[in-house]
Amino acid sequence: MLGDAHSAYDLAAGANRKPPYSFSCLIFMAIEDAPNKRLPVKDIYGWILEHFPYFASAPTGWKNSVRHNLSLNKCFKKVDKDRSQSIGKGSLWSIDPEYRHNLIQALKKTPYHPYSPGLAPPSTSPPTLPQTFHHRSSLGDYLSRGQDSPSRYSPPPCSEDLQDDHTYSTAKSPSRLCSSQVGTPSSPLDDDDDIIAVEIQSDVKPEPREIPLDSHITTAATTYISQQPLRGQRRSSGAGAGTLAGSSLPWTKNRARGISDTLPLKKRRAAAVEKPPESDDEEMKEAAGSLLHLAGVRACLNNITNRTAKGQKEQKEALRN
DNA sequence: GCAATCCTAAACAAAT
DNA sequence: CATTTGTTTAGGATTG
Repeated sequence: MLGDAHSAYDLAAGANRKPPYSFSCLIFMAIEDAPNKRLPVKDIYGWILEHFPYFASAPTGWKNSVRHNLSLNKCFKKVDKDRSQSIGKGSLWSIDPEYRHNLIQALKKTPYHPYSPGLAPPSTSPPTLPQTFHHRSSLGDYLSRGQDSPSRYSPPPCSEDLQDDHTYSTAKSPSRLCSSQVGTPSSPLDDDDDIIAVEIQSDVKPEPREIPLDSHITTAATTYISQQPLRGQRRSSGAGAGTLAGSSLPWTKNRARGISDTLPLKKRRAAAVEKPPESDDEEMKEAAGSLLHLAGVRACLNNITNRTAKGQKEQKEALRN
């Protein structure tokens, strides 16, 4: 689905530009783009390389950063691979459903995402920023109905921004919703996603976020590509706009300290991996997600087809003239 | 100037 | 043994 993004990227001559996405976003997109929603590190590299040729010529340090992000970002979860399927070293990485919306949010906040301030939806409005505000206000609405302080917009616990990465600041925002951290199915963030769900008229409450995701991701990458980044936006729109790499955020692995934090990190991690990757419920979610994904792929392919066909036609006409 | 966020580099261990 | 993968720490750059 993102294949078009790649070509568009090349066409846009942006291949050598550093993507405005944080590594977290890139990883997220890569994993989401995978049929099973899980990828080995190697494939994540591959996906990034394929869609963002910039990294092909970039120093290899970016791979380190990718791994670094996978390790530190709570949004990413290691999944035990079937012993039957030997994919080489390492394990598969997936998106932790618990933090998935955070990533989505992060993505939405990227400069080149249709919902982001700096980027307008491809077709409709001009490159201003209404969309974002729309989004924000929606958030605000949600918050006002769901929280105590309706008056001011306070970023949803984990959604605040995309920082995801490291670790560093440990107890930074202790109170910040870490409550939602563990399994609070209906955390504020979910609402945010509901916003999206509403847009797509999804009535499947339990897993409304599945749908938007693919389209968001696709749109994001595609949009970015076609919009020619100006780089340096890293944090252009406020803290973490567009990047999730943070660490201090609630969903950052190391930062969130809990009871189990007393355990050696390795053991904690092991425990996390040990637990069955998916419960039945999650399998259902995944199945739903896959279907939605397919739907998204199809829609995307249609768009691509139409677009390319249209483009070629236009090109021919241009040549003729 | 400080805090927060993100990126990069590097060291190291474990797995393959 | 070499390479890859995963974890952790440290420091720099940028922004509010």
